[in-house]
Amino acid sequence: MLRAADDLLMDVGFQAMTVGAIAERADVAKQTIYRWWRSKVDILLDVLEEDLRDPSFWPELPHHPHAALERYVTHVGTVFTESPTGRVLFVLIGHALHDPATATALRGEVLRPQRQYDRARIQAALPSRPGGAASRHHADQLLDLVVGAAFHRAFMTGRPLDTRFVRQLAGAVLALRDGVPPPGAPFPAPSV
Amino acid sequence: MLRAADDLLMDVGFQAMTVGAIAERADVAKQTIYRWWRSKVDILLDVLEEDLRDPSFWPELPHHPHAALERYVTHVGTVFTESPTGRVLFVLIGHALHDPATATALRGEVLRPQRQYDRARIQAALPSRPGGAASRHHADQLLDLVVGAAFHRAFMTGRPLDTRFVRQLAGAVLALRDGVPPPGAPFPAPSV
Amino acid sequence: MLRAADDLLMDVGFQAMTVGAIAERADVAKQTIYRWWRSKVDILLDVLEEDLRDPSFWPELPHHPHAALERYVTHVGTVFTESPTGRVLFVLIGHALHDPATATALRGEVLRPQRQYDRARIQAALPSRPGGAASRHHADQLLDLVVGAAFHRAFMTGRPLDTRFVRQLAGAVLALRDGVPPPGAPFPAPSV
Amino acid sequence: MLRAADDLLMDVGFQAMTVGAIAERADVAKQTIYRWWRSKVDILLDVLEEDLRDPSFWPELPHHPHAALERYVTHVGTVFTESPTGRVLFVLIGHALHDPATATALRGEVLRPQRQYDRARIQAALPSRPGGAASRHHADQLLDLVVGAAFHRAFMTGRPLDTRFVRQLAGAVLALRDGVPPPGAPFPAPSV
DNA sequence: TTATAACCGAGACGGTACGTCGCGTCTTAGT
DNA sequence: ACTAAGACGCGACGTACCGTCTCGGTTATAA
Repeated sequence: MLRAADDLLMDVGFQAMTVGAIAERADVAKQTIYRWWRSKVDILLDVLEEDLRDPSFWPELPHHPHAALERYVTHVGTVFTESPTGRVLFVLIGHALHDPATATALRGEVLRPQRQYDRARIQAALPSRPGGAASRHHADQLLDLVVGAAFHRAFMTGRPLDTRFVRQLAGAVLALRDGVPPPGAPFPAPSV
Repeated sequence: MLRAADDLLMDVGFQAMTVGAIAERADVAKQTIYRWWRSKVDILLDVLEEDLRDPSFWPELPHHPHAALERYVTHVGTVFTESPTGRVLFVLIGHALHDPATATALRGEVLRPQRQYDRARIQAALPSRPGGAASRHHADQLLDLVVGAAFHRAFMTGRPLDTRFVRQLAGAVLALRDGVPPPGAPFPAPSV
Repeated sequence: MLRAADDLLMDVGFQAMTVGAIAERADVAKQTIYRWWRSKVDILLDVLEEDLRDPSFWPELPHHPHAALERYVTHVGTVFTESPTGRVLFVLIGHALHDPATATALRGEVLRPQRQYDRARIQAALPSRPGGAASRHHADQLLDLVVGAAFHRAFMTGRPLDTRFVRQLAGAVLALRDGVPPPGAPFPAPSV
Repeated sequence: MLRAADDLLMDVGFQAMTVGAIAERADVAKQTIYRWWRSKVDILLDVLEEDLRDPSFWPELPHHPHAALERYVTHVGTVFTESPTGRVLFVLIGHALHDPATATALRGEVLRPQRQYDRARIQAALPSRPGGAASRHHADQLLDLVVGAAFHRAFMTGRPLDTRFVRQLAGAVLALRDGVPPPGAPFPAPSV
């Protein structure tokens, strides 16, 4: 059923992804869907959780800090702009902007756990100083900037998160971490 | 009628802001609304344009670069989290995430003109180098980072864009501009 | 729409005469039906009222008392067993036996007015005594017996109200009126 | 389970007497009900059969013909208007008016056997002529008229089958049997 | 000064999806 | 083997809005 919802979302969009259509595609009665989820948004929350829980979804990060960060940003960009998972995430954020209850659920069930996972990976890959892991605080700061910029570019502008964007963004935040001038152009290209 | 739509949005939320309800609140027939707008989303686009076009909406920026940026970020934060205008903007972004046509209209009618306006103000306030205005490119880069981070914090986390956040964010992007270590903690506090 | 409901009732029966089906057959939206009637039973009440209000529905009664009564009973029998109107009436009585509200509505909107009409016709056709019209009381008594017996035979037994039945029933109640022995066999044939 | 169905019918009416509710009230699984009956109508048929089979249900009839008939009519009236048994019977007749299969079952399993029983009692109580039992034919005729009138008054009018009604009805049909004028007013009072 | 047209309120309408209810069938554990 | 528990496919329910469509009634101009 999760699969049916996901497929429908990709095929016909959110508005046309009615509960009845999901039921038909999944060869299931509408009531059966309502027995397990309270709305189609709840279904998408489960789709997203399942996608994100899959360990194979996450690439292994290189040991070198700069390469690790670029790898991470690249992956975030790909997910945002090219994967069904990103589509689901965007739709859910869209609905959360209409409905505070969805916002609470999305943060509690998806964004918060995901942040914990990401933070741990970043801490492991990016030592705060030679020989030590990054502090929780530093990792969070870095993620906020990176995810904020990536989201902004992908959502607000619809422009691709291409290699140039990734390199500049990674360079900028690493420079901030190290307190040195960023290499080359300091920021990603203008977006809107 | 724009006013009725705005009020309803604040009072009952986007889902309950039906065209019929707007008509009733504005003491107008439904058909009259459809004569002027194609959907309730179109109405909100007009509400937003009208809000943003009002010059009194925008604070004057100090001449000192650092103070100007903090003032700008503070204002963006206030609009995002506390104003009806921000609520309308968020709802429209939410709808744009469901419907590409809305996304196109939102970018073309609101985001792009707004970016031009913001860019000009930032260029005027933040000289790229002593004695000159900031280049268009630099201003855009800076705005992308600032708006991305502010949006991320306000939407994705629901946490307030408080003074500490504003100061750290402004400090970080100025440091990037100048190629110097950011003062104190380099980034805003972790958010999710 | 009344016509659509009636046709459907005859074609597919009461259970399958859903509101959706009526709407489809009448080329009308379901909501339009609910705008005017509260249930399919209410529709049938209107169908019945309209049928019964039609003056051409009622045969003219001969002046001779005995012939008039036989004519009346024959007509009641035909309506009960062979007409769409009778089918509607039976279905409504059936529903009234499930639901007191329907019973009240059926009596108030159909049975009571109909009785007034029938009573007037019987009074005109059957003088209580030579030279005078039948009293309201006598006419009612007669109708109760006649309609009771006809309904019982048609509903409870499903047997036809044939000529023999009609003649015996008319003869019996007239004999009661006149205080004389009924001609031939006194009652209709056994029925269950 | 029959008891649970009967109780529910009296408490909440026919529509709300769902199979699920019966199962819950009888502390039984729904499937267990379907193992023994094909529908809730079948259950009611069994309830009715069981009620009517109970010999204590039937009053002993006096030997005097007139008193016997009044006693019988009184009992029929009480059953129709005041007993759970009458309620079940009415509901089943109601359903039979919607569904021919129910009508067939009701006649075959309840009405016909019941008529045999009643006929025998009437034949025993009402000699056709001095010294002999009533013929089967006469007893049936009498029962048709009596039951028809009682049913009509109870169902179609909702008025009580009171003492005056009973006395007049019994008097009228006995007068018909004997070919003499009925005592006093010949028919029951007008009913609709 | 009247006629005539444009616009408006009111709200019925054909549709689509909603979320709920009850049906009768089925599968699963537990006696 | 039979039970309770209850999920399931199915289909109808009655409701909410959608966007379209007549209607009269009132301005607002043109004859």
